Amino acid sequence: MDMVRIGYACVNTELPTSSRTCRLASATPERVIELGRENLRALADILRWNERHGIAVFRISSGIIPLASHSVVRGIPWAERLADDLGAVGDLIAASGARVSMHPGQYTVLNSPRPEVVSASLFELEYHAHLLDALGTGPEAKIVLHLGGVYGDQAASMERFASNFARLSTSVRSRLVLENDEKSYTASSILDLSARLGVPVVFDVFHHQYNPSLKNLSTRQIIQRCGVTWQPVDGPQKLHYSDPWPGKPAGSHAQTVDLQAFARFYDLIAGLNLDVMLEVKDKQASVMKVMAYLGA
DNA sequence: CCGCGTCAAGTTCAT
DNA sequence: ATGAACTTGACGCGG
Repeated sequence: MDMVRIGYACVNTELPTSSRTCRLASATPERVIELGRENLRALADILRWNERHGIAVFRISSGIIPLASHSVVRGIPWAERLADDLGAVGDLIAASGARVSMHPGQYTVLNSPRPEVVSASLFELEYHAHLLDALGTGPEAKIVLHLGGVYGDQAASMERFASNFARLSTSVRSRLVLENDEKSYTASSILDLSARLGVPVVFDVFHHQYNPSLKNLSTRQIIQRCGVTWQPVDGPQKLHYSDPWPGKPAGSHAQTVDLQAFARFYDLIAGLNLDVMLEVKDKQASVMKVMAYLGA
């Protein structure tokens, strides 16, 4: 049993697309249900592929139910209509022991000063939890979120996050984990809020390089400090890893993993129990590359 | 049928 | 001002 498991996000580039969607203007109930069905079947294909290739960690795309949190789509009873396909995916997750998670997009900003942005974010987070609930997963199936904006006052913005967090359902609160970002909120800030809310911390190695903190600690020590925020019910500690894309603006993810750099990182986490999410453009190919390299 | 402009939504930073 | 970055390219109009 491996201590470190490695996974990828949303798309398997060897399989047909998993993300059918539609325009808001064409989002009729029948259309959304049909696209959701196709997306769930494609997700089942990915999970079977993962199991065959020994990949246990996977991030489910937020777009499974297109436009799910939008007011036009919100009332559509997709969980009932798609119960069979949701059950099939849930069975695959349970049978394969896959660790799944989700990661809402850049538009989910729980600490915005704008009430309509917060409201949309609450709906979006509830949709993520609803989907993970419908798949029969427990609180180890995490929803990874960035803290949000700063708006010129970081302390007040963290305060707003805390008060809006309290408005979330038990399901979202049991699944939510906070990630450091490359511009505003350092691992140190995230750990502060984590201590207050009792929410685990996903350490993103790449973001930490651009937006460092806790400079008296080694990277390994920071990872261990984040590890303390994970309780047994949360599942193994999760961590994000990626490389920069040379020549592209800071923050953009590389086409493929750099094996040399990953090997150095792997030495640094030796002996820790981690689920590592690889954020690279070539997805499963990089995971296979790394697993082959480590197995060799 | 194919090319390509556009798509629900926020915030920040670099040019 | 504009574009690009972030979890993910696909939809669908016009020729």
